[in-house]
Amino acid sequence: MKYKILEKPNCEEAYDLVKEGLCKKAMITLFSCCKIIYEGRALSQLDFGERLIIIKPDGSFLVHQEKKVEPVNWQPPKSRTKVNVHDNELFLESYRRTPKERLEVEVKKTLFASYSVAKDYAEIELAGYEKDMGDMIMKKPYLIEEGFKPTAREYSTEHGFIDILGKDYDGNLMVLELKARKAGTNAVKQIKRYLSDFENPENDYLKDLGAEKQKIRGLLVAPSINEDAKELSEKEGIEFVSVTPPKELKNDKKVTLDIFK
Amino acid sequence: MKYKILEKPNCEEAYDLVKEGLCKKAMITLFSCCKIIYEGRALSQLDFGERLIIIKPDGSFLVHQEKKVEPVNWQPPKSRTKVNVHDNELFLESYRRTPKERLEVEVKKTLFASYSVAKDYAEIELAGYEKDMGDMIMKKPYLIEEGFKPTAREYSTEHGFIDILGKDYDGNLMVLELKARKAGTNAVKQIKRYLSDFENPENDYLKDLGAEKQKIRGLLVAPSINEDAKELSEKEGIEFVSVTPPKELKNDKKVTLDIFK
DNA sequence: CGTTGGATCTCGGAA
DNA sequence: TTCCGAGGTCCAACG
Repeated sequence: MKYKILEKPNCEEAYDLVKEGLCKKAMITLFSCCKIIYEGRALSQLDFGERLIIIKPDGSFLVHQEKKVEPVNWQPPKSRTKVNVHDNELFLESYRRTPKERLEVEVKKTLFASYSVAKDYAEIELAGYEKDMGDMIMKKPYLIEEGFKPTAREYSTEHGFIDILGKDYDGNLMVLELKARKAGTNAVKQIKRYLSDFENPENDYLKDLGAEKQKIRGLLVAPSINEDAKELSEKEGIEFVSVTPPKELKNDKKVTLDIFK
Repeated sequence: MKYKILEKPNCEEAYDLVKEGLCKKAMITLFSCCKIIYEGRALSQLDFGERLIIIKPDGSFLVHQEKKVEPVNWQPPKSRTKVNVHDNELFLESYRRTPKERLEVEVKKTLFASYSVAKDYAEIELAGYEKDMGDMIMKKPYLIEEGFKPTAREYSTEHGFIDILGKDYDGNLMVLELKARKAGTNAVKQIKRYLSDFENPENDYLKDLGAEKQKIRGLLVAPSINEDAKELSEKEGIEFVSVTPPKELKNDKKVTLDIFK
């Protein structure tokens, strides 16, 4: 059977349903009054209350309260779920190693329980974040300014990776820090740190980049910038360029291309 | 009615159930073949497949595939859910402002649908992270070393907040950076940044702290440290002290106290 | 494996 | 409201 639903199952019925669901690699849901203990990276306990329990075929284990996007307790994929009955109560246990973590759910009463084998072969297509922004700037450098030429991406320095490195029309070195969302003071400080790498005479970045006697410009590239960051960037001589990450799905492109065939 | 479950509801039945669930501020779950579009901070699309849809009474909207802990699509609390029927298909829409975001779910076929009004008054108690560690060190400074005296917490500097500031037995200034998990190189760099604030003669932190001619010690406090970070800390003269965040629940204490009454 | 860094991060607290 | 940092962050990419 592809799925099963039980209304107010008793302890044994719920046990059988979960067992069957696990065996069939199904999505299992229980709406139950339960008490939860977690032990692992941290430690938590949650007294009895009605919650939605989800066990996924990949081993993920979620307990959702009626508020918030995030589960109140969970276990990551590849965790192992065990089911037991003690004293006419259902116990669900999920554990994993590295790190060692254990979740124990004591189920007092279940309003309904279900399992269902999901057919889902689609993958989400997502666009509109830092990576897309970088791709776009590499392809359309004029979005930064006329004459800008990117020379490197993910350029490694002592203080981390510079998102994009390039040169302006006059050959000056340009250090670009990208943010897909509103930029804060941290982004400005990050650029300052990169620039300090170049200022340090011990480093021979400049020679490597053939920009020994050139000016070095630090640019913050983001859709917008907050007031503090704006102030700081002006004070520190960091330029701000407003660029919004492209929101374009591959499928959209395909569709467009198909239309033009 | 406190809850309702429908097996293979048709479009109108599912519509009525969702409407009723929203009205009653219930947790709503649907296991449906659906297609999803999201527009907002980013942009996404997900073709038809069977997924678990959850609508919470706080306005949160989740769509879970059979893998991962995180939902494939979601809307945060306080979003508004709208339900519609078009051409014998159910449409769920969740939207919010600031930022403007919209999630649209086209439901082709529903295996089962439910709503239930949850009674859950319990709140999770969680222990074992940075805050607990800070509390513990302020209370038991000898865990750092004999003679250590914390003088400030969340001490503000140009480069951010120092977790704990204090003095050693000889009156030297101590800068403590806490990490509840294994510390990496970033933690060491963070301390270096704080120390550079003190070295900068423009700042008068030293005078404020009455430690003008004292040594300044940087300490990384964490349960453990990775190899890279260990190397860097030794090179930079940052000391490492192993402290594990306490895993103690308030309730445990209460229980203990109750027992002793 | 462990490490690194982004995320529609989420969530909570403070200004 | 915005901002900022912690998180059992999760997650994917990379060494």
